[in-house]
Amino acid sequence: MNLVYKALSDPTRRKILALLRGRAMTAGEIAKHFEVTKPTLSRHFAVLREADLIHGDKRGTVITYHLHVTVLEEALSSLIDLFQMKGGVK
Amino acid sequence: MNLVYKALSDPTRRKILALLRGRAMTAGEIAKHFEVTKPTLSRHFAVLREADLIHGDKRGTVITYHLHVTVLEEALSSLIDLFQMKGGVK
DNA sequence: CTTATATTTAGATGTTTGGCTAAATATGCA
DNA sequence: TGCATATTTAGCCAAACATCTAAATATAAG
Repeated sequence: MNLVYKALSDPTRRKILALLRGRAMTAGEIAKHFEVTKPTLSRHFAVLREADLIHGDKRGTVITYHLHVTVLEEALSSLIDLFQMKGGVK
Repeated sequence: MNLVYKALSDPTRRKILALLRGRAMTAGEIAKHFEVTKPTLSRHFAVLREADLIHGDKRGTVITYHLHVTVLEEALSSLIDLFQMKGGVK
């Protein structure tokens, strides 16, 4: 679980996840939303993959990334538990 | 807000916050729950203070730390918004 | 005034992180 | 086969991080 929280601590990665929440996107599509280089983004994808927050689906030369919604939900849920916000957070 | 997420990314700091959720505690009391040295914990307190997640109340030689519940709640709430988990998380 | 206690500050060290450029890999297409 | 495209890997660097020990600070208590 720590990998997930570490992954969430970077603003670029949070934005990637937010984009993927809308729909799955290719690495190139995602890149258009950022100013950092593609290798840098590729590293962020790797961090998110290691945290099991996304997975990439390779088709030809293109990799489409998908968000693992339940992993994200469970991570937030765990935080809410940890901090005893028992009604949940609206 | 980024400071808050960075602060939450360390397990020691998450545990400190969880302890303070139960009740306010002095630096020394908190230290009993960890194996790291007091200077190390003091650094963690500073990070949490900079994120406005806690504040310390000095009385004599003792500093009692208090959790800022609403700051924590708002941070989680923002995450939930960002990821469009519109029902909230239970 | 001296000593004991609680906590922080200073300074050092090793590791991790986020960024870059250049090169490698894999695939599709003429 | 040869070229263009999409993406990652390799290698580097500077800044940030988590930790430690030793020293400083502040206060209380005899």
